[in-house]
Parts: sequence; C-alpha cells; structure tokens
Amino acid sequence: MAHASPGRSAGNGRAGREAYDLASVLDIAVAAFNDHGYEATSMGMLAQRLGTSKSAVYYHVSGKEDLLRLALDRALSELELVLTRDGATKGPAESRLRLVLRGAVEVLVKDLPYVTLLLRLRGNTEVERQALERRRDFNNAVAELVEEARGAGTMRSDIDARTTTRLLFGMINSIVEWYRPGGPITPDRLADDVISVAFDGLATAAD
Amino acid sequence: MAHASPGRSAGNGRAGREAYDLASVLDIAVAAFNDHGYEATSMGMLAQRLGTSKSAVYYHVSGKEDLLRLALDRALSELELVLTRDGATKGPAESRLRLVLRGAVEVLVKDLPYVTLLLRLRGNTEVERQALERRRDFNNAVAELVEEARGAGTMRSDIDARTTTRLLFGMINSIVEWYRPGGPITPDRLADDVISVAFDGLATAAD
DNA sequence: CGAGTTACTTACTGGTCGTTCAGTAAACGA
DNA sequence: TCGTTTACTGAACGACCAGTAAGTAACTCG
Repeated sequence: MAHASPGRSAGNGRAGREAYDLASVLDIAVAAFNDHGYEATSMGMLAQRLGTSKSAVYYHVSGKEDLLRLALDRALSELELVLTRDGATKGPAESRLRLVLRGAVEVLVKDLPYVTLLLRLRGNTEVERQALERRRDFNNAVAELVEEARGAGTMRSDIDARTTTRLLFGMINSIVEWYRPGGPITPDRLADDVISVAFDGLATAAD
Repeated sequence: MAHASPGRSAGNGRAGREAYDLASVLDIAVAAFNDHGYEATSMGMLAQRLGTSKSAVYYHVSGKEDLLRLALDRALSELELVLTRDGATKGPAESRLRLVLRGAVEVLVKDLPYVTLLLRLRGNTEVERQALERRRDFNNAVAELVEEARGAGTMRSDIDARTTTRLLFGMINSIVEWYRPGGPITPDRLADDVISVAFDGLATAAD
C-alpha cells in the first residue's frame, strides 16, 4: 500500500524504499504537541497522524524527546538569528530594539507552531530546561536593549525595567495563541501594530 | 500515623476521622497541574504530594476531571465577578474598562495558580471546552468595553479592534508566567503598571 | 462500652504508554 | 537476477495509568 501523502521523498538516487523526510515528521509532531501538550501526545497518535506505525516513527527519530529537541532547536535558532541581523547590532538603542522586536514577530509567524511549542515549555526534563535557558538568553539580550533605550531617554523609566520587558514579551508572545496566517492581517501589518501598541499605547495620541 | 500537614480539619463536631478539606486537595492538585500539565499529572503524583494514597484522593473527588472542573470554576467565577463590581457597569467606557482590567489583574494575582491553569487550557475535553467558552464570554465583555471606548474617542481606532483586545489580554495574561506574590512589586503597583503601559505605551511621553 | 459514621488502606483490573526486536517488502546498482 | 541498502511491519515488553472493591482504623455520640 503506497502512501500518496506529502512529505514523501522518492527517486532521490539512493537505494531502498521511499521515505518520509524528517521535516514532515517534525511538522506533524509539533502540531500534535501543540494540540494535546507534549507529554499527553503519544507516539501512537503521531503514527496515526502520519499514516504509519509507531515503530516506523522510531526509524526516523531516536525517541519522543528527540522530536521535542529538534523542534525547539529550530525555533530557538531562528530567534537567535534575529539578534545578528543587519541593524540589530548598530545604531540607536531604540531603533535596534524595534528591529529586533519586528524580527521576533516575523519568526513567530513564520515558524508559528515551533515557537508556540517553545513558549509553552514548563521545564520538566533536561531537554526542556536547556531550551528554556536559551530562551532566557534571548530575552536577556532584548532586556539589555530596553535598558539602553531607557538610558538614552527614549523609553519611560518610571516602571521597573524587568516588568517593562516582561510585559513587552507578554504582548508579543501572546500572538501564538490567536494569530493564524492567511487571515485578514498580514505578518507585516501585525508587526507594525504590535510595535505601535507597545511603544505608543492604546489611548488616543495626546498631542 | 497521624498527619501533621496543613489542610487537615479535625474536631469539627462531626463523627469519623479527621480529613483533608477539599480546598487543600484542590490547591495541591492545581499546583501539580501547573507544574506538569493536566494530562501529564497522575493521580499517584497528587497522592504523593498530599502524603496519602491514590484511593484516598478518590474519597474526596469523583475523579481527575472533577478536580479540573472545580479549579476552573473557581478562576472563572472570580473573573466574572469583576464585571459586576461597582463602577464596572456605569460611567464612561474608558473608566469602566480600566476598572475591569484592574480587577482582572487583582483576580489573576489573588488566584494565580487557578487562573494560570485556566489560561493554559487547550480544549481537548468537554470540561475544558466549557471553561474556554466561559472565558471567551468574559473576553467578549471586555472587548465590548474596548469598542465603546473607541467609539467615545478615548482609544485609538487605527488598529483592528480584535487585535487591540487580544494584545491587551496578551499583556495582562502573561503576568501568570512571571509574577510571584511576595516579590518587590505589590499587586496594586502591578495593576498600575500594566494599565499604564497598555494605555500610554513604553515610549517616553511626548508632550 | 458499643453503634454508627467517616476516612481512609491494600490489592487489584483493564488499558495505554514509550520503546525494542525480529522479520520483510521495496527500491537500487551490478 | 542477485545482493545490498533502506524503510518499514507486527508483536511484544515492562512500566505506569485512572479508577475500583473490600476491608478497616479512627473518631463522635449515646
């Protein structure tokens, strides 16, 4: 029984049968993890969604935790790349901050399921704890930009810096809970809106 | 072996042995649910945290889902009460909105673990779906206040109303992920900060 | 001191979990 | 066609899961 589902790669010059490629397996695994939670997702459920058997999955990955590790690494790598983009390392702190925030929103939308998984971690296994540490490093990098912008006088300083950063991330990260690509709002527009609300607030501009 | 742990109620005039009271069982269950996720938390784990046996837990509650239902009902009831507070039903839309948001932050802090559990729901069981529906009703009530305030001209209208409300909730709800009572920031100050950032933004006031 | 009520304990059931293993079907090069 | 490599299949394993059944210890009341 040949499977016609996407994610198959055949005729690639290698010997042996056609196979699922890892990326497809990962996509489906991440979707399942987000639907039911990582721990509550069984390997049997993954196999069912892939249209194969449990043991077939084990041919591609070494175990359940391996899938989680691969998925989290993808999300984190993309986020970390944002910090090294042109414009994120030079210039006034506020414009660097805006650029990094915009980049974060873009990554969040582009790899929505992967970042969603990352943002829901609780840190109960070593894999999760290491991912949380990398995420904390990213957050700290952004927090430093906030501090710099406060020092430069372009951001308000009447509120605790940590609180500021956390509220900022709270707003941005919440996107994974409701934004779905293909809707009326483009990713570009979303980034504009988020940054505008974050910096200027929801009240009518008072000038 | 008499247990000296808190959450025991003895000498209350009833016949029979002293017992855990439901509130303590619920507190510990909610903490465990938040640590590991609801589905990944076993009744055995709950029993261990309570210092009893699995079947002892079943004497107090009819099952695992019952614990979830009780916990979610508590969080939702408190949030719904905020909508009926004095000042939340009369007056200008913006001040009503500010009052409701402040109330939401207060409930969020007072019943932090319970609201945390509510905010992490995925809707995989009937109990979860019903709780999500009540939560959506609450969100819609706040969304109406936002619409009114926009109509009155006190809130900016250049950004989609749904997006506005979602970013607002994103910021507020993120509190459960980092705020811990007993720290340097009082709940009152937290509410002030959140509402100030939401309405006026993070940029230095331009006047 | 019983009698009655409450709050358990110990032992167990059927089912599901992540993972493994021995065997095999399908594609390839020679 | 044959041998090799690749990608599986189906069955099984021990551990753990939510929930149950039957017995019993602890307490109050009369």
